Amino acid sequence: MGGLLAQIIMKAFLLDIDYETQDNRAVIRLFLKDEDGRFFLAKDRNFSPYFYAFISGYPNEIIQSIKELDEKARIKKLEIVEKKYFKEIINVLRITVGHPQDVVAVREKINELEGIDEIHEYDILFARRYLIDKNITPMDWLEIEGKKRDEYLEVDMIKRAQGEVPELKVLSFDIEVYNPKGVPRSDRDPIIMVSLASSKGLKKVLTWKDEFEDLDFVEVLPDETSVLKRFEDIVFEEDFDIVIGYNTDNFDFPYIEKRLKALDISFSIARDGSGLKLSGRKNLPEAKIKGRPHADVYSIVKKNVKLSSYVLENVVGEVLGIQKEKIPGKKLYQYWDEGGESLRKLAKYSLEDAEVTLKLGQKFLPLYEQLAKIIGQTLHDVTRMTTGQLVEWLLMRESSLKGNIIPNRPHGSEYMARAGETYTGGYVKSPKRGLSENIAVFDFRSLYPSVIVTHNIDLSTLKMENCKENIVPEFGYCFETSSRGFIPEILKDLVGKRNILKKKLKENNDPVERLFLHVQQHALKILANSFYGYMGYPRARWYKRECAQAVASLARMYIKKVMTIAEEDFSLEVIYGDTDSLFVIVPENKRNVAIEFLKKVNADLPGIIELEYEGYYKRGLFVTKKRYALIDENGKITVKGLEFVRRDWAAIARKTQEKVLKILLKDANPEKAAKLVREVIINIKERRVKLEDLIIYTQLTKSIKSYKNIEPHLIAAKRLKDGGEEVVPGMIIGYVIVKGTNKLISMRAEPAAFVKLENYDPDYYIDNQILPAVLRIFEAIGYTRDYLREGIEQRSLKGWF
DNA sequence: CTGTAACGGGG
DNA sequence: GTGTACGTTACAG
Repeated sequence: MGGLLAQIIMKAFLLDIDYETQDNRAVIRLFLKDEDGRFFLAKDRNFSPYFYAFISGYPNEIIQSIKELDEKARIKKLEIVEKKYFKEIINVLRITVGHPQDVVAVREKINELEGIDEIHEYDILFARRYLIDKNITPMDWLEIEGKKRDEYLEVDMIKRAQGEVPELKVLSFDIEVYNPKGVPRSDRDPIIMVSLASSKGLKKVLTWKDEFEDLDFVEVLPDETSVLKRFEDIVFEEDFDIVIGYNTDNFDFPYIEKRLKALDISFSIARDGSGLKLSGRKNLPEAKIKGRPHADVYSIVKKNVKLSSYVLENVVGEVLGIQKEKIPGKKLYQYWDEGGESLRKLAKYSLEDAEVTLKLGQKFLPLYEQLAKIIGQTLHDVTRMTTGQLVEWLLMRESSLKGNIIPNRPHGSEYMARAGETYTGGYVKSPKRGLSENIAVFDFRSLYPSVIVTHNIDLSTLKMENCKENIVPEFGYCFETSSRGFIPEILKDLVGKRNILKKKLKENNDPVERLFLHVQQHALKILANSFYGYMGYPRARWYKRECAQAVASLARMYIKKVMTIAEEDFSLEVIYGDTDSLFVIVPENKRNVAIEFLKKVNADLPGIIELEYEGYYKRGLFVTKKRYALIDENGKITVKGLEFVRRDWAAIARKTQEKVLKILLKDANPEKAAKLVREVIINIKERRVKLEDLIIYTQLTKSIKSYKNIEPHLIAAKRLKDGGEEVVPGMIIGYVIVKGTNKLISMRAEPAAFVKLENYDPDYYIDNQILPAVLRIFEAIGYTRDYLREGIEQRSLKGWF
């Protein structure tokens, strides 16, 4: 331990947190940056895992029986403490242990003891618990008092401090893999390139095939191992704070990990020198790098932008307006084999992937830095949370700080019961079917949070009987107003903070400051808007069906009222509305009426409820509730509920559907669209189609023998195997449905490579692919299956004779 | 109708 | 790691 160590006090910025085990005890590790931007590590040995038990009976007897079952002396302390649980003040038993795993070891035994009613807070991850209890947050400054040791700072005291977010170094990377069989086989197929792009301007491709004399961003190394080692070195040389990539949780990091095993080498880009920490959240893998928060931009984009496809090229096109070429995954290995110009093209493509991912990351990371700061968990974790989880971590922190016991997550039967409870959601006005022109969309987004605040909707204020005021219209129960509920209190605070930011935004002209204010208010808006969904989310700790139901009910009342005002007071036709939005016909000469309507509504609405103008559309096609398409004045098409972009649909179906939608929205000509469909049908019948447009792609997710059900891609995979092909799990099976006597579609699935143009089944493609895809749209204008087929049967009959 | 399996991104 | 997604679609039976 050494002699006397000087006590120091310093400011530090918190990037990441975890714990390590020393002498069977958990030690918190904080990954920090000092005020000069240098990384350092701090350790806190003074924090122990604990959980609570609700007791009935004599505390001393219960404590005695717990002591008796604790043979391995895991329990360090047993004490009775006063806590709040919803409205009650209760005495509970606090059980402190030495290590988080000790909680797992003792919690069930304790739960089953006589006199123990329930256990609580037994599943809160240790590092996350530390952040809550110390009231500190990642992506923010701390003041730490402790002793400086050689490798780290020993923490004695830690607390929140003030400061600006420092510049954080972001690395974006991408790997390319040799994949002659389509799916790369990690035991044989090497990583051929690692591309790096950083916020500090680094642009580099690491590879091991020497044909790059003219590309200065390429660094050629002897082999795959050297490429990975160089990747390691660069991460440490530049000491990046954040690592990002596209689909890195699911592909790049797992693949690197598998290659390390195959090559039998070590690899670390973590700040503590440890390897990658891969864990699976049931089909949703996650890669952790200690001390360097890792954000997978794919999962971030998916949560923030509604797109028809999240292929990187499409995302950067839609989100950044950058047109980027894609090398089809299947052909990638050919570029490597061909060498020369192809290889240089591959290197450029690979670097471009890392660069655009960096740009996407820089667009979204500020939002997640704010969310991390507000809810108080790491950037790594926050980027992987659903909005419900964000709300829950905020509530857990607030609840704990106020001396409350946190409610348990539902398990087994309780979850099933909740999931089975249904209630009426938002009000959806059936659309005026077909095509409409000049549509203004108004959005009601702050409706739900303000309903919760205004009506004080909370578990603790809910009153089922003897209601006199603040009654939920359709249900008769009410919410007490004498004191503010837990959730409305937090929500009011969030909304209040957001309003202050919005006010500052109005008064500020500095672009950089404005962007920062905007991101802050946006983070608060996302959180505030998630509370309603949270209360009705079956896995929520603070779930209450009656609360969610009440919010929905009151919101329906407000939106209907606004629709009535539009129609009765302003003679504006409302053609559609869903939950918090309304679609109104606003002809050119009525634009000022729409503005008056908006003013009037906002003047009348109580409190913070506000109707916003969302956008204006030239034309719209409305099919049914939640299924419509809009085209704006720039020709940009927005589609809701009609998408058919999955690879398990034949390309011909997707292409035809897209063409039909375009004709309807751009030309407003249903007959032209119907004619197009008839042409496609005839082409299919007469076999004037490309076989590749008929291929349906489905992934074989497990071995052939582990399938219980007969499925088309399974049968095709079997036939592929019988034909001598190697069939491995993960393979994408391309198949075509062929003619035959078997009535099961699956039994008529042939591997695409075995099918000739004369063999496919036209009826399947017409009835199961083309017609279902286009009928979704044609339904809206009253065109039927029969109408679309009109004139076609005769033609095919002629062909028959 | 219910139960099972697959979709997403990546190469 | 005091843990284990999600909402939706299609087909078989």
